[in-house]
Amino acid sequence: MNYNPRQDRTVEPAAEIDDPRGARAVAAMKARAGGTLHCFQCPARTSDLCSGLPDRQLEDLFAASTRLTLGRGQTLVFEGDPANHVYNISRGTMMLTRLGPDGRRQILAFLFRGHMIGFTAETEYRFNAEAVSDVELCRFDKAKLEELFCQHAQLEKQFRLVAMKVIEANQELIFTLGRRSAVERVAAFLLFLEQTQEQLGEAGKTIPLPMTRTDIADYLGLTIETVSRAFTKLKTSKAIRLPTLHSVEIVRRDELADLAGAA
Amino acid sequence: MNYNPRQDRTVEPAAEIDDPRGARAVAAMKARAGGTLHCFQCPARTSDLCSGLPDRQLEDLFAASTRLTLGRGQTLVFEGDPANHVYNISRGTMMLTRLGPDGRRQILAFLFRGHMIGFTAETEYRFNAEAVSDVELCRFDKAKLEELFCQHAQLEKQFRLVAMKVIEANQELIFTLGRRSAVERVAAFLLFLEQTQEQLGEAGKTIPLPMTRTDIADYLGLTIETVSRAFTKLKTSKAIRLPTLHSVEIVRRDELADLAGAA
DNA sequence: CGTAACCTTGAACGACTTCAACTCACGTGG
DNA sequence: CCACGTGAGTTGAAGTCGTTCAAGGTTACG
Repeated sequence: MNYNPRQDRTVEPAAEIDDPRGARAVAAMKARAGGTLHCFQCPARTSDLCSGLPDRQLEDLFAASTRLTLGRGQTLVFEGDPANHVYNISRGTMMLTRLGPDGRRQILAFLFRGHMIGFTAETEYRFNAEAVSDVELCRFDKAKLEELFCQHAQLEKQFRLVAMKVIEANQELIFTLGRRSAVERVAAFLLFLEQTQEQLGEAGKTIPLPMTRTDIADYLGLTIETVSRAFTKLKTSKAIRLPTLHSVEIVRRDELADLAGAA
Repeated sequence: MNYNPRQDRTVEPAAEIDDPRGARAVAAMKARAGGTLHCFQCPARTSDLCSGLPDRQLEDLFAASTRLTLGRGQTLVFEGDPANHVYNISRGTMMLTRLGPDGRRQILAFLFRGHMIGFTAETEYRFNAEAVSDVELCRFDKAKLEELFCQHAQLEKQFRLVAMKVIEANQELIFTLGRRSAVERVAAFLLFLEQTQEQLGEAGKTIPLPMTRTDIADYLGLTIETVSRAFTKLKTSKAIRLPTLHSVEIVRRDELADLAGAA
C-alpha cells in the first residue's frame, strides 16, 4: 500500500544559497527597495518568534540576521547538512521533507510566514527544507541565537512557545495519518490551510494551494491519484469549489469539519 | 480504511489523582521507604530535564515537586483538563492518546523513565495520558516551573533540548505512519523500543513490551489483527523471537533495520 | 503555440480491515 | 486442584479502500 518509490527527485545544489555572501542572497537583498529590510518592516514582524519582543531585543535580533530568497522548488537545507543556521520565513511557503532510502517521501510540515526552520538538538539537520513557492527568509546563526537566548529571557520563552506549537501541529498530523481515511485527510488538510490563512491575517473566501497534488499526497500519506479523487469527491458533494488548480473555496465548512472529525 | 470505532474505552476518573493532597498520592509517598524520595535518589535523575543541573537547582526543582503513583490502565490527564501541571516519569511506561469523536484512538507517544508529560502552550491538555504499566511520577506545578525557568537559565535550556527531541520523535512517527507498510511499522517500532531500552541503560537481550497489541496497533495506525500478523511474520522469518507475549528478542537486527529502512 | 509537467479518470490489483472462530494465559471460586 | 470464565492474542476468509498501471486532459511557461 504505502510504498511510493520516487525516482524523479531532482534537487538542485544549494551551496550558494547557504552562503551568507553568496551572489543570490546579496542580489535578493539589493533587489528590495531601500536595500536591507529591517525587522521593523518585516512581514513576519508578528511571528511567534519576533512578536512580543521589545524594540531593543529586536534590534539585537536584526543584527544577527541575514536575508535571503529562494525560488520555488529550491532546497534550503539537505538532510545531513550541519545544523548551523535557523531560518524564519518572512514570505512564501516552505516544506520539510524526509526521504526514505528507496525514495519514499514524507512531508513533515508545511511552513508559512512567521514559522521557523532548523532549530534542532542535533548537529545535523534531519530533514530537507524546500521552497514550495518563492520564499523570503531571515537567517540566523544558531550559535549567535543561543547567545541571544541567554541575554534575553523573553526570546527564549517565545521560542519555547513556538516549539510547543510545532509539537501540537505534529500531533495533529499523527492523528490524521494514523486514523483518518483519504477523504477525511484531505478535508482536514483544507481546514488546516484555512486556519493558517486566518492566523496570517489573510482571511478571504479562497484559500491558496501553493503546493502540488504530489506534495499534498506526500504530506497526507496518500498517492496523488487518491488525493485527486478526494478533491473530486468533495467538489462533487459541493463541500468545496476549486476556482483554479491552486486555490480552494470552502463552501460548506460544516461538512468538511464533519468529515475531518472534531479532533 | 482506517476507522476503528472503539466502544470499550472505560477510563476511570482521575480526580483524586490530580489532587496534590489526595489520599492516593499521599499513600504512595508514605509507601516509599524513608518517606519522600529526594531528587538525588530519583531513578530519573539522569533524565533530560534533571540531568546537567547543579545540586542547587535540583534542590529548587525538588521543592516544587510532588510524587505520585499510578496503577496500570489509570489515566493521569484527560483531554480538556486544565494544563496546570507537568509530570516527569521516574518509573514505568505511559502513553499519550487522542480520541476521535467516534472513538478512533491514536497513540501519540509512548513515554518512559525520564520523559516529560504535559508541557503545552495551551491552557488545556490536548491529549490523554494513561499508564501502560505501574508508574511513578514527579509532578510540578506549571506556574512554579515557569518561575524556575526564569531563575535558572540552564533549566530552560535543558527543556528546549527535551522539546527538540520530542519533535524529532514525532517526525519519525509521522514518517512511519505516512510511508511504511504494516510489517515495516512493526519492525521500526521494535527497533525504537530497543533504542529506548539502551538509552535507559537497560541493555539486555530481551526487550519488554509493556503495552498490549491494541496499544501497538493504535500507535502504528493499524488494527490489532494486522499487528499480530506482522509479529507472526517477523517470528516466522526468524528476525525476532517472542519469549513471552510481552517481551521480544531481536535475533536479526539487520533484517529489521532493512525492513524499517535506514530512515 | 507547443511542449512538458501536472492533474484527472478508469480498471485491475493488493494490502489492510472486518468479521468470525479459535487458542492461550491467568485468576477465581467451587 | 481443577473447572470455568474472561480478556488478550492468533488465525482464517471475505470485503473494502487505496494503490498501481494506463490513458487522456489541462495548465503553465518558454
